[in-house]
Amino acid sequence: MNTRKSTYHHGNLREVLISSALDILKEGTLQDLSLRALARKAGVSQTAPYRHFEDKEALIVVLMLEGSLILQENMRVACEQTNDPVERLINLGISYYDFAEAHPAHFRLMFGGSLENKEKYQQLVEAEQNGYKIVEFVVKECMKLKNAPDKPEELVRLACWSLVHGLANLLLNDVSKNDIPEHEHKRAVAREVISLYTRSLFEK
Amino acid sequence: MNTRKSTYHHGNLREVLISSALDILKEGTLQDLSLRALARKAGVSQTAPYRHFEDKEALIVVLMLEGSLILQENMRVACEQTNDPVERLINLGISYYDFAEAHPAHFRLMFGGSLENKEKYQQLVEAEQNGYKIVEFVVKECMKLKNAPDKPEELVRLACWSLVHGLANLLLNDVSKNDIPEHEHKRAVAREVISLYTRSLFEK
DNA sequence: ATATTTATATTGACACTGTAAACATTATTC
DNA sequence: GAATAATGTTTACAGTGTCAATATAAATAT
Repeated sequence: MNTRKSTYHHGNLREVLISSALDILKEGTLQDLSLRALARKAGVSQTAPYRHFEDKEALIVVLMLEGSLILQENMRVACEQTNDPVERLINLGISYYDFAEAHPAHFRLMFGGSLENKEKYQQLVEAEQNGYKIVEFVVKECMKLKNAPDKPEELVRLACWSLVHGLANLLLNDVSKNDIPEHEHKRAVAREVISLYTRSLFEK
Repeated sequence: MNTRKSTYHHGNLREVLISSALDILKEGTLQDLSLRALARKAGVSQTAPYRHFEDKEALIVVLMLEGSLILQENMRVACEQTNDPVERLINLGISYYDFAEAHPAHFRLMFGGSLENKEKYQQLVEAEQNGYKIVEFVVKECMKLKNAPDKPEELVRLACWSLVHGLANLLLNDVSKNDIPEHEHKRAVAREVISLYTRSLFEK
């Protein structure tokens, strides 16, 4: 008789699918991700995943949502490290970079235009906005400083976000290896760049 | 008798494939691009495209290369508009944004991590480096200014590029619509942001 | 505890994809 | 004009997303 319980039900399929999807997306693109291959790897029939995700896109959306929550949490923690507005903004930027470095698959899904119609998924939009509120608040505090640039707040916010976002993208995709001497210190470079730009904005 | 010449050979297939691929990628993702569909649209058999592209990736590479050349040309023109180093750097940044706006499909392919192994395609790497040399030169000139930041040149270069790259990404994917009041003036916003950051770097 | 409902998995099917091999037609070149 | 190269077609195979019908096990109600 079988000492293991029956194997008909996997018992953990949803989680296993999610995590092995991530494994693939760490190194590969969306084209390399196939529900059928995931099912095989999990030792389950080809259509079993459909009991857990309406379709392939639904799995991707779950990953994006997961990423949004991680990023948000990271940003929140980063903000708690200091009370100085500019320091805080810098920390916030670094946490953004750190997230990209630590969760490249999530990051690419979230910001790589993987989805045709993001707006279709209300939850996603909300999660994004929640994260955005953090940025909004931190920049607002910086704008109160006496040396803050005399420009509309949205503009400054967009500038800060663009820098960090672009930096994360470039470093993540190794586009900019010309600019980075030792491969080891990507993060240190990120910190320097963010700090440089942020300070020249708010500390004249 | 047939006034058109025989229809067995399409005569223009390569170009037609490229341009209808672009059409699809303008609104869709790589997953929506299928060689077979392209063939159908061109009124040609399913495997005809393989006479012009070794595989699907090869078509993508061609598009990326095309994009690289366009971007390069745009950047070159932008540099010729002025002799002032900072102005020139700003112009360079705007041309980068303009390229993303005018050629979104190209841009996404080039910087969206569409390719597993960019290094595999020598031509691509070279084209990228050529474009990069422009940035290198322009930043170098700015670094000679007396108010230039006292930081390694590569770092400053990475900062400038990150800003522009992130900005183009965010605006292109409409991630940042919170920050942009009227939908019309995306480009004006881009110019402001680039100008703001660049000037605070080099004009203290 | 047994019966019923619900969650989860399977099999089989269909239309689509990338791409290889063998063959056909036209253009080009000698 | 014949040989060759370029470009196209047909056929075939394995992989994919996803639907419908069915089976099994777990959870719940009786």
